[in-house]
Amino acid sequence: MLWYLKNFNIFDNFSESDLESFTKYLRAEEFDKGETILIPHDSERHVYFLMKGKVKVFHIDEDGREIILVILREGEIFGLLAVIEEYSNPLVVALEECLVGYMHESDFQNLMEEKPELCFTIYKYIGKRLITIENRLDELLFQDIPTRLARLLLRLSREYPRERDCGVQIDLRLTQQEIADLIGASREATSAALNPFKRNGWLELHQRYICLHNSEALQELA
DNA sequence: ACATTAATACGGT
DNA sequence: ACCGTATTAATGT
Repeated sequence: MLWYLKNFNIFDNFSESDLESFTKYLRAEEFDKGETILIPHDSERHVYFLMKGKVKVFHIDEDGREIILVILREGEIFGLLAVIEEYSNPLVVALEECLVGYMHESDFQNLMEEKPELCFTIYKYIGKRLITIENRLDELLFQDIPTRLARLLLRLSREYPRERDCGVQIDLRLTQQEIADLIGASREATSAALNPFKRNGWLELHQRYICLHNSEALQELA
């Protein structure tokens, strides 16, 4: 447990004993791909620590479409905004096998009171998340679908790179539906935008992992 | 919406 | 564990 916590940037300037006290309140649970980790209005409020794996955080609109806010990986935190009553929490679903640590919101609050640096760290962390979502907002509103797709792929290849001899592979096994949910497009439009990229040899799919062969061309489009 | 293809689950060995 | 096949999921148009 302690070993996992050391991977959290948030705890960079925390001592071993600080983390030790942290683990006292922390429980862990494993989730399979596709399992729901957090549903909105969960009566038991917790703060979640993603120790292993990747999750998608999303809302479902009135027509049942998913809108993915962000994909998180090991070392990231979620469920923090559950403290705000008015906020309708998003859903969190595992994209692959995950190990998730969690603690009661009240315990987390106590820890923040004991360690004011933690408050500041969390404040910065939430601010960063807000900025990334704000940045994506104007993109979604003003760009066409191929541009949005190109930008998404470039961003994901930067955030989740896996180097291969043929190019940079995005280390996420997303379906076209999930890609569509990330760029606010229909699945069909996403497929139609993706295929020209493939035909031009800008990217390739190996076992559903997207591998960028020509980032420059995508860059130009974006 | 439908036809095609890819991925997974299942059962037998 | 491996293979072939049935079933389901993802994709292309």
